[in-house]
Amino acid sequence: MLATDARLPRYHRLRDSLAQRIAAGEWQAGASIPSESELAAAYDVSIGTVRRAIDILETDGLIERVHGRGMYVRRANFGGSLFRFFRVGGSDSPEPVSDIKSRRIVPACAQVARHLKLRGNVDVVHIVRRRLADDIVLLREDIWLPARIFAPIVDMPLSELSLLYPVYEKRFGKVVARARERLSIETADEVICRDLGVESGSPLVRIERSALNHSGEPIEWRVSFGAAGRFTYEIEVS
Amino acid sequence: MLATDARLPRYHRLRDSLAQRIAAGEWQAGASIPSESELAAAYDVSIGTVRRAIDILETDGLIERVHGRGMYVRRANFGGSLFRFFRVGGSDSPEPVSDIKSRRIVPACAQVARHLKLRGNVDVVHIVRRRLADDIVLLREDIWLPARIFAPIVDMPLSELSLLYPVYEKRFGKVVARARERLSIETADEVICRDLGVESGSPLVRIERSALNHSGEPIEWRVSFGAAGRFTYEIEVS
DNA sequence: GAGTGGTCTAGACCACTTG
DNA sequence: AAGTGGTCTAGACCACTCC
Repeated sequence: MLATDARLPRYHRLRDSLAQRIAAGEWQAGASIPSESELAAAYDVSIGTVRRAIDILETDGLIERVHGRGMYVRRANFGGSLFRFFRVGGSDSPEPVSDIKSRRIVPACAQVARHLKLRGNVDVVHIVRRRLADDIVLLREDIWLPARIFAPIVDMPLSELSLLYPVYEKRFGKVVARARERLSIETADEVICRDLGVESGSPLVRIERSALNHSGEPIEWRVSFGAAGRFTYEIEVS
Repeated sequence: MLATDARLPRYHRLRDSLAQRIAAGEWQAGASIPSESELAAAYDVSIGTVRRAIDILETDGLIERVHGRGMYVRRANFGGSLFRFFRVGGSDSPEPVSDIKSRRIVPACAQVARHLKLRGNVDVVHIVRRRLADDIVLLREDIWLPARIFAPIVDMPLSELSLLYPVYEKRFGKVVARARERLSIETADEVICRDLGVESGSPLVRIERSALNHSGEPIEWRVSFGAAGRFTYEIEVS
């Protein structure tokens, strides 16, 4: 029942087993998993050991415990992998709509190559899009991806590209695990202003983001601009 | 022995008691604290309960466990508790200097009371300070703390207040475990501008931060302003 | 009232560090 | 060998949710 390396503690192997069963889809997102006592019986360990394994799954964000009710698989992975990294606007703001203006394969400029850690003369996918909420343009985004991996994205139907991170994950097997963002304030240039519908010269927020997979390899680099006046950015750090 | 609210779980009260004894200096930084079995006997709880309390102290960074050797009070680890929540400026920028302009005990206004989750007419400590790097004013900060706990801070020597989070931790036993920040762009008012040395009416970054302990109770609320032009904010999310 | 997760016990045994 | 923290047990009782 507990497959992995027997030198590891039981709670650790139990955690691995449960995580794998969740990943395999044995329990759907939102569904409840067996109770603590059932798991203890099934794996032939004590309830304390089960609880310890569950503690880890909970802090990893894979499951959610509700006192008196049960334990549930969190819908995190895809719903999360998108909003987890979309911080603009409060938690109560509506989900922004994506409006892709162009997608092309172009040679990487020096800056993009550096952020994607690409060497030599390589191509990248360049996506330009706007993000709107309630018909207001929140952001204007330039997104760059290594063409070696992501080239097919320029031929996918736009309807499948409303959310990008799930596409990276499902279609290309690239999971964004971490992201580093850098915010600064700039003055608007002509093109950006037109997209955002603000006067030329008004203050803009610039958000640079490097998205990395679990091993720290760059997956995506993007630069987003938003009108400073309608901008809020929320983050919880721990 | 376990002073705080008896409705709280024992491991929680035990953690509080130990944190307070550390804060009071009963065990110096680097010194070992009593073993698990000694603590269990002294507090008349089981070893499992002691371990649970210690788990929290360890993740809070107050103590360090060494298998087979003992448990040690961690020496002041700046890096952790201070810069963990100081995001303004790149990682390469110099450490900012704190210049406290005033510290007073005042009645909490409605807004401050709400963020600190205080009820009724209670006092708070209000600290105003600037943070400078290379003689440039980066931030102007208003900081509010519950006076019930933090009142003594207004009489501490300024030299001990260059970094606040370590003071909360060592002197008052309050560990900032999480923080929620909200950034927005505003236009400067008169007073703020003078502190920051920018023209009235120029764009400012406003950063609101709620700092919470591990159980989610508010420890501090602060509002920081910085000149938009010299502002960058870095964050890594995972 | 039945079932769930949350707290707590009073040990046992193991792995590790130090004399 | 003695003492420490790390793992694990087999329960007990409480607090909560749902029927």
